[in-house]
Amino acid sequence: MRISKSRFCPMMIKRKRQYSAGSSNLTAWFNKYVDKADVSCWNSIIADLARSGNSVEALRAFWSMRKLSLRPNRSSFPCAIKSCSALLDLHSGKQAHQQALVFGFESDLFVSSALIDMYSRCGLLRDAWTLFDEIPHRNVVSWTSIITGCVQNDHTRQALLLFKHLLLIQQIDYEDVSLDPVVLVSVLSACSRVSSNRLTQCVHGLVMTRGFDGDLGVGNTLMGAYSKCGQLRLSRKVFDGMAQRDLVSWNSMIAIYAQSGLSNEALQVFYGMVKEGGFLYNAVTLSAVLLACAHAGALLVGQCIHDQVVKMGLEENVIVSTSIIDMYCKCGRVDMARKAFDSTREKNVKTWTAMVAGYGMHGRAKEALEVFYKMISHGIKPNYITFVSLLNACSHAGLLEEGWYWFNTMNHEFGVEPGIEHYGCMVDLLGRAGDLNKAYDLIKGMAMRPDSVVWGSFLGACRIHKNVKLAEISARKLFELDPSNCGYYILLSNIYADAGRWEDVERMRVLMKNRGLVKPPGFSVVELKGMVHLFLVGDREHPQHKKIYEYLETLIIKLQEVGYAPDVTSVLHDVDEEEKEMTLRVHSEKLAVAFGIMNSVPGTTIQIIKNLRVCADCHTVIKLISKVVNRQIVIRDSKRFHHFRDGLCSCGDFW
DNA sequence: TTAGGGTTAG
Repeated sequence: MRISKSRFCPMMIKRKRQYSAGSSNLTAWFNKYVDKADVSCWNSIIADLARSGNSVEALRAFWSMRKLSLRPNRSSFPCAIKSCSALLDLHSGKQAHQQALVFGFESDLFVSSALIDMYSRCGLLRDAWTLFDEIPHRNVVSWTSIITGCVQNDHTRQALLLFKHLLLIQQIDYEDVSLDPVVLVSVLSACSRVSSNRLTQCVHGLVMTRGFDGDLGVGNTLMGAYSKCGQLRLSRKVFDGMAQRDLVSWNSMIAIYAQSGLSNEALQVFYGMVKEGGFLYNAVTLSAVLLACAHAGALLVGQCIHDQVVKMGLEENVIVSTSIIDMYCKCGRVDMARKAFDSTREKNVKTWTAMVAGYGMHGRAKEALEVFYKMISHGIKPNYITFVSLLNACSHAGLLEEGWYWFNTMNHEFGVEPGIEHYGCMVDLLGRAGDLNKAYDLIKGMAMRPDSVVWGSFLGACRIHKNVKLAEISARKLFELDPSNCGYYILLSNIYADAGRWEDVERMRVLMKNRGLVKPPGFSVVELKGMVHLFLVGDREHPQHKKIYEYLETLIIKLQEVGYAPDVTSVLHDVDEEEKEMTLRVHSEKLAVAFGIMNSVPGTTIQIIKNLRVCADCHTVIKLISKVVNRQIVIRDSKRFHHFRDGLCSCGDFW
C-alpha cells in the first residue's frame, strides 16, 4: 500500500482510535511508513504515545526524530518534556531542555511550563523557579505550573502565597469568578493537604459558581481533592454530576474506592465503565481494579483481569505486574504470584517487596528471605516497606534471630532508619517468642512515641505468656491511645480470666458497657462458582443453614473419634453476655468451611476470608477437618493466611 | 495546552 504524504496524517489519526489501548501496534504501523513522516506527523505520534502513557516510547520517538535531522518546532517539545516528567527522568529532561535552548523555544510559554513541571516533579523546585523567573510574560499556565510544582514538593504555604499574589496582580478578590478554574482547583488540592478549611470553602465556592461542566479536568481534580480529605461521598457526587467523563474520571473513581478498601464499589464502577462503552480501559484502570480484587480476596475476578492484562499486552508494565503479584498473594495463591513474579522482566522495589510480603503473610519466611537476598544481589535497594515486610515475615514464622539481625542491620547497611512499624514487628517477634522483658525494654527505648499497634502486639504477647502485670501496663496505654477499640478490652479481660481474676473480668465488662462499646460481629466469606456467600457468627439467615448445621454436627462427631476435645477457653472468657451462648452458637469460619465442603467437588481447595483473627478452637477444628475430609483449606484472617492441609497448618500454630 | 488517574506493610 502506498500512501501519499497528504493522506498520511488523517490515516494515522484513524489508526490512533483503533489502537488507543496499547500503542505497540501503532508504533509498528508508524515504523512502516516512517520515512514519509514530516515534523507534524512525528509530533502527532509523540503526543499520542505520551497521552496513552507510553512515555518511554514517546521519548524514543522524539530522539528518533532528532536523529533524522528534522527540525523540531515549538509543539515538538512539550510532549517529550512531559514524558520525561512522567518517567521522573531528569537526565532526558535536561537533554530536552538543552535542545529547546538550541532551537530557541525556551521562552515559549508551553515549553517553559512543561519544563517547570518536569523540574518540579523531579524534585528540583529551584530550577523550576529559575525558569519561572525568566519568563518575560507569564500566562495562567506558567502560574499554574509553578503553583502545582510547589504543591507537589510539599511547599504548600508557598503555593498559597503564589495564589494570593496571582489574585492580587489580576486585581481580583475571592468573589471574582473570572479566574481560570484550573488555578482554583490546583490551589484547592493544595488546601486539601493543609486542611485550610476557610480557603478550601472559598475556592470550592468559586468553582461551584463558575461551574465545571465541560471542564473535565476540574471535575477530575475535585474528585481527587475530596478523596484526599476523606470526603468520598463528595467525590462520588462530583463523578455522578459530570456531564461527560473521560478515562481519567473513571480511573479516578475506581482508584478512590479501591484505595479506601471499598472493593465492591470499585468493581461496580469498573463494570459500569465497561457497560457504558466507549471506554477502553488501560493499565491504570486494571491496576486499580486488581487492588480492589486483592482487598476483597476476589480470586476469580482477579484472574479474569489477569487474562485481560495478557490480552492487552500489559504484562511488561511494572505497576500492573506488581498489582497482579499482590492480588494473587492476597487471594491466597502465593505460588501463582511467584509464577507471575518470575515471568516479569522488569522489577522495581515494589515488585520485590510485594513478593517478600506475600511469602510473609503466608508464613513462608524462608522464601521471603530468599527473595530478599535475591533482591539485594540484583542491586535493588530495599526501602522502608521492604523491611516492614521482611520483619513481618520473620515475626509470622518466629524467626527471632533473622529478625533481630535485620532490624539491627537495616540502618547502617541500607540507610533505612527503623520506624514505628519496624519496632512493632520486633515487639511482636520478641513478645511471642516469650521474651516479654526484652520486648518491653525495646518499647521503652523507642525514639518515637509507641502507638497502639506496638502496645497492641505487646498485649497480645502478654496474653500468650499469661503476664498480667505487663498486660495491665500496655492496656492502660491502649485505653488512652485507642479507647474505642474493644479488642483490647476483650484481650485484657481474657488475660484476667486465665488468671482466675473474675472480678476484673466483670470490671472490664462494665467498663465496655459504660463506654458504649460493642464487639463487631465476626464474619466469613466464601466464594463459590462466582457467588460470594457471607456467614455471621451463629448464622441462621443462609438458605442452606439447616443442612450446614447438620453436616457440621456429623463432622464434629468424626473429629471427636480422632481425639478432638472442644477448646472452651475462648468461649468462657468472652465478656459479652451473649457470647456465653457461644457453646450453642458457631463461629462463622466453621460454617463457611462446612458450606464450602458441601458445595464443591471433592479434592478442591476451600478458600475463606475472615474479618477477625481465627480463634484457637476453630484453628484446631479446621486442621482436623482438612485431614478427615482430605481437603486443603485456606483462610485469610485479618492479619495473615492459614493453609490447612492433612491435619496441619502452615503457621505451625504460631500466630 | 496547563490541571486530574495506578503498584509494595499494618
